[in-house]
Amino acid sequence: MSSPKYVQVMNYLKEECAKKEPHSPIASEREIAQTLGISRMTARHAIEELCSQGYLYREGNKGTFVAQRSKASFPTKEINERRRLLFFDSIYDASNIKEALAALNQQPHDKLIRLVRLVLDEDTPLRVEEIYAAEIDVSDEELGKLNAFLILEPLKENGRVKAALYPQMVPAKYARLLKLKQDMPVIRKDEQIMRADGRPFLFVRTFYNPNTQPYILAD
Amino acid sequence: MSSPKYVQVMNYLKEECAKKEPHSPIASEREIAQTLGISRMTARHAIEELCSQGYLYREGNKGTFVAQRSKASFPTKEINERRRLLFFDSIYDASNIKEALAALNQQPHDKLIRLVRLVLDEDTPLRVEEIYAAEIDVSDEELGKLNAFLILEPLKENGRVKAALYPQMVPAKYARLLKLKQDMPVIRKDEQIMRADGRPFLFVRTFYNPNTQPYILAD
DNA sequence: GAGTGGTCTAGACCACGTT
DNA sequence: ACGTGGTCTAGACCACTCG
Repeated sequence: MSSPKYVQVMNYLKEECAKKEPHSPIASEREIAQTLGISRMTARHAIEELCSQGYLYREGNKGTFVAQRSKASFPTKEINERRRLLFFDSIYDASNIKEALAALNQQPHDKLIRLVRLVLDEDTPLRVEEIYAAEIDVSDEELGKLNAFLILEPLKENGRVKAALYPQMVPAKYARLLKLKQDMPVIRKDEQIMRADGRPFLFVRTFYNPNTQPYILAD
Repeated sequence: MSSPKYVQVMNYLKEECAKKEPHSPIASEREIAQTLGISRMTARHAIEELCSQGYLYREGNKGTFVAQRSKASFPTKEINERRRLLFFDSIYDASNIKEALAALNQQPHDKLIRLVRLVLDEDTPLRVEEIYAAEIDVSDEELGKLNAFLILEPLKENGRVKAALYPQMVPAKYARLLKLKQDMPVIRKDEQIMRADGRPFLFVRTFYNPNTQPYILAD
């Protein structure tokens, strides 16, 4: 029913952090354990998590400290994403999208499913996403999710992702959709999404609108 | 002298993985502990690390399995990076690089140190890096490292990084260096490197040569 | 019911930094 | 000498899955 102790300790420590100045020490593992009446390993588990999330940092054999959570220097704003399906079809000859075939571990004439959608913030186009999957590797349930304007983030958290970025001129077919002139440079991302067990799952090609929020790299 | 047990166990398990097919189960935590004569928590620690590194994956209460380490679909090749310093100077008026000032938490007329270098693979230019630091925040030792063709990777591992990517035409001043025509689109990366405690440390602006290896995102 | 991973305990020893 | 984090042990209970 209730969350594990170490999660509760994490929440407690987050609050403690918020009260303290950056770079000030927090209580030692042993103190925390004693204060909260838990074992040292449980306190330690909570601290480890918060370190990897950037709330705290450790320093040798000196102690654990509150990290300075500095703001990013590039502009970020609130975005309310909306997805508009452009089309959803099957491809019997995907030889002109050989990156998709390779990423999905398919042969030239294997059937692919393709979903193309425009992601908007209000009326501002943010990006175009082309999502490919090998029909043979996708369950009906997964297909339903794809069909229902799937949000990719949870899938990425379970599995693993490999991606490469390329600069290029906006493709003619997407220029109007992204409200861009023909000679605008954009970033294209080719992304391979694997399941937790490592089997290929999706190939996603994204074209970003450079006039909106920049492409931000995770920490 | 010798490495911790859990690291030795990690190496042992990596070898075991290599012998097995993807998706085949490995021994349970208890079995490993008994086989190697260690406690279960130590075996567990090793397994956790290997999961987070993508060698193994866990499945509910069923067991732990060998992950399929699939190849990337985009081209990667061996690269031998070489750095050539272009210049190294101080900037007294950095108002035209306001992203650097903001990232380093400095005021308009604070003094910045700038290091510009070209990174090559043999004779192929890979990218241009502009590295900025606030003079006041950088120790002499760090300055020495910067001067000595600093490799940024270890610094990033200690600290935390925030970065944003922008598509743009190659800047005129770098076109010849990167062996590009004037109208080539490139990816620009603006990167904020923080120390482990969160204080800003470096601002790095990179222009990538699109004709070489693509920009690859970490897992 | 047997086995699995997930959590938790109450101890222990070590290397290292500060005082 | 003392306190810190880093490692390690030998147990324990739980919820869950599978045969």
